[in-house]
Amino acid sequence: MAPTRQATRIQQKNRAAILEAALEVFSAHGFRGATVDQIAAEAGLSKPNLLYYFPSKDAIHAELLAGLLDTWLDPLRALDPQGDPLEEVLAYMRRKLEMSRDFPRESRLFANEIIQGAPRIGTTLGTDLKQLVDEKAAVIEGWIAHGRIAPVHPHHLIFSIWSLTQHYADFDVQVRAVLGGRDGDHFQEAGRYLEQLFTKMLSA
Amino acid sequence: MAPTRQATRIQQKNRAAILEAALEVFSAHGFRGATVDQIAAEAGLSKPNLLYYFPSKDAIHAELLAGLLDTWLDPLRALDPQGDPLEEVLAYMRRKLEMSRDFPRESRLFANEIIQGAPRIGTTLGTDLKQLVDEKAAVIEGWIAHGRIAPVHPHHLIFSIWSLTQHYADFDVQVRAVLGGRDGDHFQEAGRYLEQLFTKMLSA
DNA sequence: TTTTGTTTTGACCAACTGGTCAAAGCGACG
DNA sequence: CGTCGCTTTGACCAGTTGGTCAAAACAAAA
Repeated sequence: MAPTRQATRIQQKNRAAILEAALEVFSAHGFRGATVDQIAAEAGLSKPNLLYYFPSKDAIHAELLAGLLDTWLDPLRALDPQGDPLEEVLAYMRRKLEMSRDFPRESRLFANEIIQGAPRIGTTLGTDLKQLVDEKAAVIEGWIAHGRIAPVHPHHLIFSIWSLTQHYADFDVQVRAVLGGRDGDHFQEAGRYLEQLFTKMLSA
Repeated sequence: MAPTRQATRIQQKNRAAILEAALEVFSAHGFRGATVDQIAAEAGLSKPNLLYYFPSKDAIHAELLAGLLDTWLDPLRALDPQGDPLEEVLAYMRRKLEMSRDFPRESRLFANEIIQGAPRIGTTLGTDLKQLVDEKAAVIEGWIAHGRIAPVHPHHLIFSIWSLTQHYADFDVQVRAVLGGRDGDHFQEAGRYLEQLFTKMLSA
């Protein structure tokens, strides 16, 4: 097989624009709710032109998900078995909360996919994700066994970090609606609250 | 205006079947991803027959959401200012977790709606929901002021109950994939974990 | 300027979707 | 039995959607 030909500058630029536009549209309307026309318009291209760079709507979605899954799990990978247990968990929580603040569209893209039964990344969940989580859960169990943090169910601890942090991205409208008018940075408040929560949970 | 004529038994049965089928389909695929044909098939009716009972796809969805929002907030309404603070919060959490276990489709229906920006119930969130939450947040603040539970941000406390419990319905596939193989009832484990979490959070 | 490969587009298509409608079927009651 | 109102359906329609294709526009090299 010949070496993959180097993509031209135009190709790089347009592919990037398409993925950016697709993220915007897919995260806001879900896979089925998004139309190729919408994505093309958002990317500043015509529909046939977009389909010149990607073979199908599915392919764009797949590439987005695949590319994102890695980034999404980086914070968990960074959980260091050698570090201070409480501080490691808190740092993980903080990174996840920052991602909810800085990349809400990515969070919603995943949320949409998972809520609808993960039809496109289901298998990855049971293999890659499960493996990583099991590994880190073992680390946490080690900390517990050595009495360095309070005994808690490690898997559910991880679930709770996911749900609490992603909530602020995925359910943003609701959070805003409920806190509406009230001043203060929601994410800063949330950070303080979660810090308090996990500190108490893991101490003593 | 003449009194609304009593619905026949057939009408009651079919309308109920349609709403049940619509809940199934909408919660699994989102509004846009669901088709009228799919709902009709699930309800055991032809498409024109379904449209004899409801004027449009939108109308079915709207009726589902409206009917559900009430039920969904009942557990929060039941939070009793006169009760024991910790026990009241724990009871609320338990009720919400039970709803995630027993009515996951309802949970996902809402999740789909909110993630996509709550285009159909946005206003209700800013009025009814906000009012209820503010009211209960005030109750919690009262408890804190009297030193009956630890000082925490009441709104975020409520958010955390929502996110932690609904996670087990909305992200069910993910939870299953990660815990896969592992034996034990996920919801029972989750219940113990959350009990521990909120007890620690609100004590001392 | 010509040539060659890349990029863009207008026109088009088949499948699907939400929704309509007139006619047929059905059930209960006089 | 016959009638009348409720229920069901097949045929149909217009708009949308994902995707194709041949031809045109363009860019860069020769």
